[in-house]
Amino acid sequence: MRETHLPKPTEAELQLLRVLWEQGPSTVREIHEAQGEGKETGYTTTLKILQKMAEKGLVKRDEQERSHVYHAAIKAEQTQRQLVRDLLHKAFGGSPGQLVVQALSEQQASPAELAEIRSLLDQMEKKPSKS
Amino acid sequence: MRETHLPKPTEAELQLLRVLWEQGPSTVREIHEAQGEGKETGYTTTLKILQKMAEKGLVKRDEQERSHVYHAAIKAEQTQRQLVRDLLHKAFGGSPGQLVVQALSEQQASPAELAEIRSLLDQMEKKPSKS
DNA sequence: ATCAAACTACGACATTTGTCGTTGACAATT
DNA sequence: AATTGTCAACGACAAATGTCGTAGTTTGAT
Repeated sequence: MRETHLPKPTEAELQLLRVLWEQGPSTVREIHEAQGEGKETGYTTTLKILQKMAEKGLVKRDEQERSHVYHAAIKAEQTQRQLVRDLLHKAFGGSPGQLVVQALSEQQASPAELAEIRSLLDQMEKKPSKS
Repeated sequence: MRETHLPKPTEAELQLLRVLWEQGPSTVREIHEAQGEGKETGYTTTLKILQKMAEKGLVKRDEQERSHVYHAAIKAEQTQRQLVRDLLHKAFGGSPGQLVVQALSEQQASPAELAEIRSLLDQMEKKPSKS
């Protein structure tokens, strides 16, 4: 896995990545229309951004078909962790406690999520080192 | 509280805000030198960014003295919450559970922080609606 | 065979961001 | 009074970002 040093996706790029994570490999048109809710942007804009993303390595594409098929080159969890780490250092001085507190007080989490967090806390207190 | 619609600070702006939160009201030179660790940038760069921030309302300044004194116009917690909310919607689809999980698994939290999070979880499960 | 539709590629453009250099005002020291 | 140093203001500039329009190519239908 040499995937580590991919650039941080911009806002527009992240939105397209989200479509790819949700729908799996898609053509430009599929991506463009899927993300169209509330987004008033031209088809070529989406295409251009995807091309840039391909250059950067954020997505890969299959050019076999006339309509190229794009797929995400990184998993959602990987990117999310990258973004969280970034925010952690840039705004919270590296200590995750306050970030977690803000996140939880910002938006009510579902009981299932609360339970998941709780079990994660248990894990962390038992074995301080993670994989 | 009419502070809500301030623009999201950029990366460089956030770094200056952090200095102001830490040191309190400061002159440009104080800010510039405080943040100098590892940052190789000119004095006028810092000045220019602060001027932009003043235009946007992110900081205010006292022009009484020859060396203007800047102070943050928003509290750290407010900005942090804004950034977390932003990340929540842009990368996690609005559900905080995964964000919390990523934050915790990214960086080991201190026992004190873990305890704080735990008590916050207790609060949230008792009263589902927050103030 | 031609024409229309769909698609990629490419360049143009406005905006924002971060970076300086220069200028002009003011102050303090000589 | 003249010089030196500090400061804010302003303009310039490169790079990145997001936005389209147009051109050229391929595919499908008439």
